[in-house]
Amino acid sequence: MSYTTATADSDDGMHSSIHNESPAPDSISNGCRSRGKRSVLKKGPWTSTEDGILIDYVKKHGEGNWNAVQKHTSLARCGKSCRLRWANHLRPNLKKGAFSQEEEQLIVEMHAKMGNKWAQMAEHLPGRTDNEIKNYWNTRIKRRQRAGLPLYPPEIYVDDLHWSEEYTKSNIIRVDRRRRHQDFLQLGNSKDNVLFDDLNFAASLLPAASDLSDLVACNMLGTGASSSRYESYMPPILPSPKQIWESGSRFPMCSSNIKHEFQSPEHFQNTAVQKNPRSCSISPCDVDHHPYENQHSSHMMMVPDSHTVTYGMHPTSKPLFGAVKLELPSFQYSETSAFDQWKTTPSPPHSDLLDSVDAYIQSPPPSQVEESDCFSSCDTGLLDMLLHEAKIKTSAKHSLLMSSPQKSFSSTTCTTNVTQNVPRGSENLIKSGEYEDSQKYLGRSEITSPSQLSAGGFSSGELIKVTC
DNA sequence: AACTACTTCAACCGCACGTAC
DNA sequence: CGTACGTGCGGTTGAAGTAGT
Repeated sequence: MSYTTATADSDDGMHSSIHNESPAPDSISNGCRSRGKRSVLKKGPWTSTEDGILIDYVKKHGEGNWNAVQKHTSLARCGKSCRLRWANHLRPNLKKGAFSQEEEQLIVEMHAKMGNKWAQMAEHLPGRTDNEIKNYWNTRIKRRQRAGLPLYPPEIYVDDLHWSEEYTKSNIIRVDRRRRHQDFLQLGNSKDNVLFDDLNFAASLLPAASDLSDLVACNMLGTGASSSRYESYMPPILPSPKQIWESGSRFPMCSSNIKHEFQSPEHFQNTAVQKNPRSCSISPCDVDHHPYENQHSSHMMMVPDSHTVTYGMHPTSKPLFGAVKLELPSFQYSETSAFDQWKTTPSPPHSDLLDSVDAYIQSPPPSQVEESDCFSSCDTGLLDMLLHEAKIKTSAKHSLLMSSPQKSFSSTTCTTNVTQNVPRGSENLIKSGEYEDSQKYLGRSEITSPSQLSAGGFSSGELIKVTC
């Protein structure tokens, strides 16, 4: 980064730097348009003098029109930089210091609902900025990752839902992208209402839809995924159309509707997906395929950047039932390539699941990475996922006894390992005493044995939540 | 005290969106 | 309708600070 070049030009002795790549007037440089009299824009840490200038400017002219700052003042900062400095540090009523417990809990709850919608979260935390929240979250991820804990504590699932309902009821949303921070709690209409339209719409169709977030959250335990720095993508676990259709008797709340409307899993899949190709949320994966075993990460559930699990019903790219992306999407896999891969790549035998997972962990991400704003067609089914989770957990217990650090997975880790990338460092997260501790975080989504799954011995109520 | 490793956080970047012309 | 501009957002980076050895 160019701003790292520290010089002593600062008027108050602080480090600062000059961005000397003088762009031509009206050219775009690093996202800042440098126009008019000044073409050299300062970068790097702000000095108190600069702060004073900016504060004076805002007092006189108000917020906004940030590009005019450099025209009307001696400040050699681009508009974006001014805006950021004001919003994050200079504006009044900013809270500084550590987050309170209440704030932390709210952040966790909101993140469970929204994903990385830092700005929206900031609206619910007066005095806090999106940047602060983002930094807090990233730090939290690392802390919990080190501790071998899931991102979301168990209590979040209940509170989360409660919060969601209140959030929906109050309809507190981002009203206007242009609005100022002090307008936080303003109510109103905007296109963003689609988020709640989605929720309501889904809820109307799916009586237990609101509970889906519960299960989604339950399945977002642990950390994983590797990205440049913070890693961890935690997609919700969703069943394939075939699974939904076939799961009929176990899902009384919705299966009757599904089975009534669709004559076959294929029909269900095709119809549901084709109704809305872009949402393509129902995975066409077949339960006979075990994508987790693909060693090229193709099994990773694709829930790109806060996009919605729509079940092919309602096209939107807003979060719907829960946070779909929990952390930095440094690699998002091509849903098509991934799906194609596990359609064409023969699955290795089940026998060495941990090896498979290990191989997966060590596999580089696919070279082809592309954005997708629909739920991946390579979504692994819930049953698949749980089955493998159970297997892995069973194997992990065994591995722990075998004292093989490289193959020791916490149940938490296992939960995510099978659905996403896992940083190499997390392989050793669990130690003997931590296993039980991590177990409790599995909460209601925990399946204790593969046979329990295959026999359908789990609570139907839980699965209703998933499928509906 | 010196060095290293790790963490935190301010500030950058690219992109997307809305509006004005 | 297309373009330029202003703004906001989410992701990323690296200097500074801190802890450990």
